[in-house]
Amino acid sequence: MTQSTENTSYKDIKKTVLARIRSGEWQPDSLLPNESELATEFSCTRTTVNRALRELAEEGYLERRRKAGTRVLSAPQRQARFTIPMVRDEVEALGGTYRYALVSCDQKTAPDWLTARLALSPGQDVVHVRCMHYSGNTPFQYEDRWIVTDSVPQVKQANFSEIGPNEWLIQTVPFTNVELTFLASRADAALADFLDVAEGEPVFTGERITWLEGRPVTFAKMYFAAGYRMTTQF
Amino acid sequence: MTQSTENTSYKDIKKTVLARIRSGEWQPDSLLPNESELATEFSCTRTTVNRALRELAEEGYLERRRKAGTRVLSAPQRQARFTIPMVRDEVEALGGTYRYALVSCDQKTAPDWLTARLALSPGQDVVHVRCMHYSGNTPFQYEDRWIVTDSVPQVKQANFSEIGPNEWLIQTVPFTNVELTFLASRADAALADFLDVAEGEPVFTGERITWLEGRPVTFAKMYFAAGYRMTTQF
DNA sequence: ATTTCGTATATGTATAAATATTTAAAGTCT
DNA sequence: AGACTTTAAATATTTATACATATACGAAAT
Repeated sequence: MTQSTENTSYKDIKKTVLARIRSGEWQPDSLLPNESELATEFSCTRTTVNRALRELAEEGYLERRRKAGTRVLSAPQRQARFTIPMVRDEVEALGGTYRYALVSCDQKTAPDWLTARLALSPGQDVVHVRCMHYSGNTPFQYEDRWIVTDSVPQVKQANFSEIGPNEWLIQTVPFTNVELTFLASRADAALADFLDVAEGEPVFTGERITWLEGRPVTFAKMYFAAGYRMTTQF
Repeated sequence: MTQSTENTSYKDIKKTVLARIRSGEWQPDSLLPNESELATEFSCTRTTVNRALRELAEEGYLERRRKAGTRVLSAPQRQARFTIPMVRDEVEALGGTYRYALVSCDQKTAPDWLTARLALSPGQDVVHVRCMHYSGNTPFQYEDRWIVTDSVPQVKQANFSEIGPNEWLIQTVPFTNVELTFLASRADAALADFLDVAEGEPVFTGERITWLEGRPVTFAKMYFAAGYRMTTQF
């Protein structure tokens, strides 16, 4: 009954603007009318137009600069957003039963490559955890993780035989910055055994470095089982 | 001189809220004070608090529901955002000189696997383009692309000998939806030659399906040269 | 005990009106 | 011509206020 015939919500404006870009009415690189003019056109306030355009810029369709105005981006730099789930959730979402197994856990001095990679001081201690994540009895992911003892002193008391280091870390220490890398690597003999693939097979691999206020917390390599695909829609 | 001692911008509020979460003052799963109370505390309007909390929720730190309030997410589902650049830009950003070469371009009936993958009607026509992207004289990416003729009729007149199909598509047809997948695949003999790696080597691979208002536009497989790493920070 | 319904409450959005900030562009002075 | 300064135009943010909308929760009805 109270059906609104107005088209002036910021969402409607977003849709309209996007439609005009897609239809070619507003060509790439061209300047849009300014916020006030659009507010007049849509008979709403500039605030509402502002929100619509701000979000479209955030989504990578527009570029906005004070005084210069708002223009249509020629090559919409749409960003793919991947939600990085915890292994357990990912396995369960795929209908499997999650199982965790510790492979090894040692405290030692950081190897040179890790010292370099994380910009540690020479001789800093780390805890090295290797473990497996299964979906049922099928290997799902092999995890090779290093935790910087100085940044996470509690790790010396941690017991990773029942809980994975990732879940433990999330419950224990916050983080402020993350670097995430994906690549294709080769299964060496050991990894091939863990993941139950032939030696030399391609393995989808993720690397994750986590910092807390500039201090390195952990470096993890995650090797996924054969056939793994990381997908997103947008 | 005019240094503001106020801490009431929405950005300051975001920082403060985040700090309280990190310090444990606001525990995971706990409810935050409501917007009005926070507005009073920060001596600003509810609008400002709203924006701060809305963005923090967007960034994956908070969960908000009407009437239920705002609560701290226990496992912050921080999303990795990858900006997917065009090959040319990526090569140039790495300091290389971009070079493009067409390998083949044919119009044909869509193969069965593609018909299934894109939910085409049996017998629909596609243009199949294969091409290489180089950084200087080093192979950078091998691209294997299929363009649905019915969705992009202009493709029949397109000439891909000078311009890559991706750049052409971006200039020619808009898109509304994208599915992006990454995986590790094995270089077969042909691919190994193109990318100048040994047969059987792991190859970081992207697949991209693009739609325009529900109609499939294009399917592309992108095979990256050895050593490619896709990285993001957040 | 279970369902239905009403209502209060917290977030969501919009308006109107300022002030703040950035910066392109024009003007001024060597 | 080049360097600095001013101006004005656009976006960015905040305030104050109102109304909209979803929904948790409790009361009433079955």
